[in-house]
Amino acid sequence: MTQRKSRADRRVELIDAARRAMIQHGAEGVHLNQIAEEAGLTSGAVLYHYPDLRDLLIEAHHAGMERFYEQRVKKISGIADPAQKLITTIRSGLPEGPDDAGVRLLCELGGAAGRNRVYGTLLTTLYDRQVAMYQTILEIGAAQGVFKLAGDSEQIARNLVALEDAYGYRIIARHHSIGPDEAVGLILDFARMSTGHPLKETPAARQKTTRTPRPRNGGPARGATTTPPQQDAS
Amino acid sequence: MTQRKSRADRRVELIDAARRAMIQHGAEGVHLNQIAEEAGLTSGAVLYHYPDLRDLLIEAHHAGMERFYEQRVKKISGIADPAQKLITTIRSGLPEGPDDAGVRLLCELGGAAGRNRVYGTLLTTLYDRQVAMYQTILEIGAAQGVFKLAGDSEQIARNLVALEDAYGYRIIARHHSIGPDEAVGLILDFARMSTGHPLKETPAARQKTTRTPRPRNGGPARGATTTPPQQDAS
DNA sequence: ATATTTGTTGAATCGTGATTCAAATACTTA
DNA sequence: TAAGTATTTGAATCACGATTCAACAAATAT
Repeated sequence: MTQRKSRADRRVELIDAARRAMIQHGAEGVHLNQIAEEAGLTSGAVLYHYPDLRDLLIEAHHAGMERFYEQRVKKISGIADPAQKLITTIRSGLPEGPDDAGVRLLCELGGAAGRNRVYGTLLTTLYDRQVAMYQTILEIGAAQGVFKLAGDSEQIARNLVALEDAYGYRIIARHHSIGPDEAVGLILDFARMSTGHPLKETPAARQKTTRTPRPRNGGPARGATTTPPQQDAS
Repeated sequence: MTQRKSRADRRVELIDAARRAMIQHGAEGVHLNQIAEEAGLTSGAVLYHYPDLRDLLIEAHHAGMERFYEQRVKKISGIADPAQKLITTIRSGLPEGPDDAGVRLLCELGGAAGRNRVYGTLLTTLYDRQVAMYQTILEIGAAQGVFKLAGDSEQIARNLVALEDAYGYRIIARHHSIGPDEAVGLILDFARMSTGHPLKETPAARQKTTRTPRPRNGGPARGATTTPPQQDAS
């Protein structure tokens, strides 16, 4: 039998297993068994902790967003210069590549949000928080005289987050000529116009990209996370 | 027995039925029976025309994009003034509201594009076409001296489409304070900076919003297209 | 130690959707 | 009109995922 775990521990594990399973099979296409396998358990055990699967999925999405947001906050926490802070923030909002797990999950949600109110709210809330984050950076920069905002800070912040989101989708969809670097460049073009600041990317800023050395999911080895396990009906 | 149709006619009908079914149940969550019902047929008949469901779904997505793109082109076809053309184009790229069928379908695809190469390509191609469309408008405007572009036309065009896309998602997700009008406003803020043109929205431009009087799907009456038929597991 | 609670399994059951196909029906052609 | 072909149905079958639950094992309490 698989190592027994306390209720709380197991729930945390399950949330992460669900997160991984959804990334592979789609937010709406995941099956209970896939989540169970990812957690190294049987479907019965999963049901024991989450009698209603939807609750688990929602918690998993919630956790994914929280993780995504916290990572961004953490990454800019030590930066004082508003310009560097802005640049770093922009990069941290984009996927590292087409297989970036965090952003993949968020993209999964986009479509479902139109049909599922909970998901819509979740996504909307994240958007608003990100806008607030940018707005703060912009306001501080303006207060320090570093930025000369070309408009309302909220308006600029909203557009910044919107651009991030959209390029995230492009990168995930494997656009041939838009990768993380190109996306940063495009968003920076807008940021320069909006702040009146040259926003030069320092080599250091690029290093910051290192999100997590390797997702390294604890579950049993399945097919690669990339393309092979792809056949995906629909 | 349901009215017999020629092979070609039936295929067109099925593509549309699939489109409608996907909007209601998700691009990946649709079931054969739902498509059949939407078309007023039995599952067997659907399989007769499309032995592999995936082909039908891909064709349906393709058709949806084509329709979306053609509508946009058509809407700006008669407009001579670059500024009005730009404004109209921006509005035509946004959903009319959270239930806009065309955009809903596109949003559905966003998540799947990460797992399905065909969908990724489809979406990427649409993006590129839209960029080209904007680029043409920008270039013509610049050539006529109406616009003073603040950067490369492709860069501006890419950001315009990106903003459209992102706000489309926000509107579909029912953001409390971002509707079509607000989104147009935000995108126009960026467009003004990029073109150096005031881009005043004329009342006429707002009228153009009328996409199709009513989607009026030919199928049997199901639950309302809005929220009621929503329970949607995941 | 023993009893009790908690977490997990594995098999059985149930339900649903996909798939198949012979029969029936509607067109087309001769 | 008769023969032939194309389309659709409806029932049967198949496959698979969700759900249930008795038995079991691991932790905890007594």
